[in-house]
Amino acid sequence: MRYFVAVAEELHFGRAATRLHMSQPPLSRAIKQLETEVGAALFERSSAGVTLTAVGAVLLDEARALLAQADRVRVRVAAAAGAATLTVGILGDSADPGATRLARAYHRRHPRVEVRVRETDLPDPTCGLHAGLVDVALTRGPFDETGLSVRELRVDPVGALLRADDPLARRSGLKLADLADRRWFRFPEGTDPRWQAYWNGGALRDGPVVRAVQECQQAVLWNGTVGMTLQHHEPAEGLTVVPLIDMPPSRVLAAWNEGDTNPLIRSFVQIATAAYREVSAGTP
Amino acid sequence: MRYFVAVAEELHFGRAATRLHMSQPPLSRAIKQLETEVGAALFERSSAGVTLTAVGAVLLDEARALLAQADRVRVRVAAAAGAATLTVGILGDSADPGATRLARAYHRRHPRVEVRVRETDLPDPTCGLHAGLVDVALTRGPFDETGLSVRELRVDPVGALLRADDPLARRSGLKLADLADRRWFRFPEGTDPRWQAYWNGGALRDGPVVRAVQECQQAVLWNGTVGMTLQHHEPAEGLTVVPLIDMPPSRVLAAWNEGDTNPLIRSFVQIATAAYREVSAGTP
DNA sequence: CTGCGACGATACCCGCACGGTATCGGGAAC
DNA sequence: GTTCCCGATACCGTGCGGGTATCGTCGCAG
Repeated sequence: MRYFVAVAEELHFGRAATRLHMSQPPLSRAIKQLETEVGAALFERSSAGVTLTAVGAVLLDEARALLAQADRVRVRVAAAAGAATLTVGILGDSADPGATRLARAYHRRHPRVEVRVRETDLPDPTCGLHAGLVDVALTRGPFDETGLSVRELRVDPVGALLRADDPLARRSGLKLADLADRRWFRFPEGTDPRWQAYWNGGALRDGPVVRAVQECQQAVLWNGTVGMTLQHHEPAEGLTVVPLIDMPPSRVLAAWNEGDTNPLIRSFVQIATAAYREVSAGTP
Repeated sequence: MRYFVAVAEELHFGRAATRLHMSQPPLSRAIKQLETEVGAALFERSSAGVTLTAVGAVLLDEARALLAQADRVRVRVAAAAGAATLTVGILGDSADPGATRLARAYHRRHPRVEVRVRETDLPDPTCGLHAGLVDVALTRGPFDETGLSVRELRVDPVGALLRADDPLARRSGLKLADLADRRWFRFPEGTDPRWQAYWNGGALRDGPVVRAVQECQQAVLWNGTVGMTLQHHEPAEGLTVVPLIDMPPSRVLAAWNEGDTNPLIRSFVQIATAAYREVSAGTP
């Protein structure tokens, strides 16, 4: 129905397809499918352009009414669902395009749900899930997942953050072994052991303690240490990122307490999956 | 929506599933999916039974209105499409359960379309498609398909029709070679060569000429000849069917003139496919 | 208290329908 | 005649809706 209305309003398959955020061939096919279900042609295709047939005009009328009715359903149900609150934990560096898209989509779907955001420092990957401080976490692995359910949203390759004047900075790729004798920045004690091990390159290292992205960059810049970062992070002036070819990529995750049946959480995860897929479809 | 209304009215997942002609697990899953989209529980499941929540009650109201609206669309569009005629050619022996189901479904979908049926004798497999006498044929292969489009609806294994007192009648399976020296009934001259070759077991034979199923049986009964038939045909008194293990099965087909864009034909083929699939799903 | 039956949920599998890219075909314009 | 525009077609991969088998839980009977 949405497809049909779009084509009927644009009278042009290509434009209608872009309006629907899809490509033209499946749209043509969908319209043809609708025409065989109806049992009559809905459009007149000629070289001069596309025009509605009589049957098409009737259907356009009805289709608009149907879509309006469907919208009304959404509104009424959202109103009936009433106000609610969802607390989302977000890891410090997660203000990426997926998250912004997710926020918009979630508010469109559940206008009356208040989303409370609780940001956490880098060293707390579960954002207080275990403690019940948040309902769902938008975070980055790895961490201890016992008692949690997890959905992967994206994977990011990681790299080493080096000073631009470092002898290794001009290499196109590094292995962990190349950095074995370096000083690394590290996270404070008491954080998740798997997280610690991953971001320290698999070893217990010695170096300045950091809590946030900014501190990482300063640590590298001032002390000439080494740190793990994401390959797509734009490094600060005077720093470079070199791909680490033997590190498993970092996973962006949605996580929630296993067995939590709150539908708002499931909905959040679902919308998050769609949002991140869309942005990654834009840059494959 | 239909699923939700069914469960809301039955207040019982199993019964709702049977009413929807489906099994219970996918229904449960669909409802759960709907609940996450809405962001709230729609049913209260307890050991005492299933009850609607407040949100569910609102949605039930809206869902009924939406479904009613959708029905109205169908009615209005069918009315706008106006009267039309579709001529269907049917091969003599095709009064099978799939065809009756097809007829009902087609009339439900296109109430104002008059379906004219043109039955043909066995020896005319295309039912006058080439001559333009019919729009679409419900028939049985094989035949010359040049200029035609074809959709397979079912495959039927074939067998040899023998007198019950024939020495070969008690075998569990036969090859064509076992029948090489027999007299066969045959179809009149001038019919499709591929059809002729197939139903004569791949050879030009000598025997009485038949035009209809009844004649086949009489020919076998009186003359002790041999004939090809479908394994699931119930043979007349005194006759047996023995499977032919080296014959390719016979295909039941919908056929129409290639390039005929009449949507009613496409719709017919589509409904036919669904109808035959349903009956074969009943007896796998 | 223990076995059993009823019922919704879960796990797993499969076919297909939908959305994508690449390409075709035909008519119009220059 | 060549080129461009635009809808149709061909083909491919994947996610979802359908299926079967099985589980977990609760109520009930013996």
